[in-house]
Amino acid sequence: MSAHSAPAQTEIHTPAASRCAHDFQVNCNNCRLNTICLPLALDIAQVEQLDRIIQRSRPLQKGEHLYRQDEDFQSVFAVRAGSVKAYSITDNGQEQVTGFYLPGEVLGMDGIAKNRHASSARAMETSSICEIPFEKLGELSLRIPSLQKHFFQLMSQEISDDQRLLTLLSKNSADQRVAALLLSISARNKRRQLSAANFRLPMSRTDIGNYLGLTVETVSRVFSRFQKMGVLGVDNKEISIVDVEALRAVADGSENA
Amino acid sequence: MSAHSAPAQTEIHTPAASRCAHDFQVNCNNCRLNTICLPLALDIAQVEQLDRIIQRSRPLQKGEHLYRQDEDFQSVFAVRAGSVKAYSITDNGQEQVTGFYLPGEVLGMDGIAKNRHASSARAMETSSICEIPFEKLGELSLRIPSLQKHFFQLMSQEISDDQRLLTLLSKNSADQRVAALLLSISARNKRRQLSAANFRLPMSRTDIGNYLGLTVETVSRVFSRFQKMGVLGVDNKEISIVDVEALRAVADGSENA
DNA sequence: ATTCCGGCTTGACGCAGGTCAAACCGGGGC
DNA sequence: GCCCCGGTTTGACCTGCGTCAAGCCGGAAT
Repeated sequence: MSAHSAPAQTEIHTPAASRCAHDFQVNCNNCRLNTICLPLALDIAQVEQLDRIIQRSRPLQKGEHLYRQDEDFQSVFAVRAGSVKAYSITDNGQEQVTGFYLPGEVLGMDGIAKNRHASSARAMETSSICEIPFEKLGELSLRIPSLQKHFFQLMSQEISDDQRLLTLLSKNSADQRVAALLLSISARNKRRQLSAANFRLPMSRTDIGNYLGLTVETVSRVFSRFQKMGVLGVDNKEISIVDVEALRAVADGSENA
Repeated sequence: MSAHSAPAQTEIHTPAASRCAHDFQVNCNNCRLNTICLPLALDIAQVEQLDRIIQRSRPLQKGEHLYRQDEDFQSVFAVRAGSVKAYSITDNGQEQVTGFYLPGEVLGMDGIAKNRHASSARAMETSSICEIPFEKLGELSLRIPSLQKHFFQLMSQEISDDQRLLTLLSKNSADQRVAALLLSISARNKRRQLSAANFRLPMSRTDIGNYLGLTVETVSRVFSRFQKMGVLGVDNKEISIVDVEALRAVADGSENA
C-alpha cells in the first residue's frame, strides 16, 4: 500500500464521527460538511430545526443497502462519511450505475416523483449517513424559504450533473470519460479539503465501467495507458494524478496524441 | 403529404389558443393540458393564483430561442403548443441535445442551481409557451404546499428521465435507442389524446442522432431498416408505427433477429 | 503455508457504428 | 419552369471498443 492510503482512510472518521464510534448525537452545526450539504443561508436556529428532523442511524457496512429500487420513498439521504453508489435496473434486467456519492452529497431525490425509489443505493465502504424524511423536509421548507430554495437548487444541480454525464457518454471516448471521472472525484475531494492529487477510489473497476458505459477491460486498459503516459500513478484503487494538465487535456479532447 | 399530417398540424392550435391567434388571455383553467403540466391537487382558486404569475408571450417561430445557456435564470417554461429542444454546449464546443419537450411538459429547471441557464432551448416549430417566473413560483409554493410538492415531483421526474436516458446511451444499441425514442414520443402523444401510432416528428434526424449519441447516418439507416422490417412506416418526418409489439421487442432487446 | 476466489490486467480478434463521399429529395425563391 | 440548399439516404471503408480467453495479484479462510 502506498503512502497516501492513510489520509484516504480518515475519510470514514470525520472529526465529528470519530469522537465516538456510536455518537449519534452529531448535529449539523458541528458537522464539518455543513457548508457543502447545507444552505449557507440558514441561521443557527434554522439549522437546529432542520437538525431535529434528521435521523442518523448506525454506520452502514460495505455492501449494505440504503434503499432499494421500487421501495416506498420516505427520505433523501446525505452522505456524512464513506461513499455510496446509486444504480438502477431496467425492465430487461440491465444494471446502470447512475451516480457515486461522497461525503456532503445528497442522494435519493429521484424517488420523489413517484413516491417510490427509482434506483437502489448501496455503501461502497463503511459509511455514515444522514436520513432526511422528505415529508418533514417539505413542511419545514414552507416555513424556511431559503431551505426550500436550497432543495430546489440541489435537485437542479442533480439534473445538470446528469446532463453533463449524458454528454460525456454520448460524445466522448473511453479515455475522455475516465479522465473526466477522475477529475470530478479529484475536485470533490478538494472541496472537502482532501488531496486533489492522491486519493483512493472507493468503487471497483466494474462500477466505473458501468457508470461510464464501458467494459471493465476497457477501464483497466485506460488506467494502464494513463500510467504509461506518465499522467497517472495507479496502484489498484490508490490513484495519484501526476500531470493534472495532461489529464485535463485528455478530458476535453485536446491532447496531441 | 400523408393523411395523418392534419391531426399533427392541429397541435399548434389548441382549442384555447385557436380561438384567436393573439389571444394571450388563455388561462390554466381552460387549458386542455392542465392535467399534464399542473398539479391535479390544486383547487380552482389556487390555479387562479398560479395563473396570475404565468406569462404568455407571442408564439415563438421555428428556430427562435426560449433562453440561452449562461443567461440569467428567471423562469421555467411550459410548452403549450409546438415543441422545443434543449441543448447544451460544453467548454470544448460539443453540442448535446438534452431533451425534447412536447405540449404539457416543463423545461428550464436545470437553471435553478446556479441561477444561470445550464442549457439553451429553441423552438423546433412554431410554439406557444407559458413562462413561469421562478421567484414568484417559489413564493407561491410557500403558501400552496401541494404546489411545492408538485414542483419537487416535476424536478424529480426530470432526474429520473435523465437517468433512464443515461442507461439507454450507455447500454443499448442504435436500434434500441431509436426504438425507445419513438415509443417515448408515441406514449407522450397518447397522453395528449393524439394518435400513438401516427405522428410527425418535430425534430431533424441530426437532432435525434445528437440526442441519442448517434450520427445522422446511423439514425437514417435504423429508420430504413425498421421500415424494411415492416415495423415502421417512414415518410420523412411522418412516422407510423406499424407493429408496436415488434418495436417494443427491439427496444428491450428481445427481438429474435 | 496453501488454496480459493473475486477483482484486475493483458492479449487477440471481430463487429457495430463512425467517417467519408456521393447522390437524392422536396420546398422556397426567382 | 428552374435552381439552390438543407436535410436525408445509401454505400464503402475503417476503427474503438466489446468479447472471449487466459493469467495475475492479494486478501481471507483453513
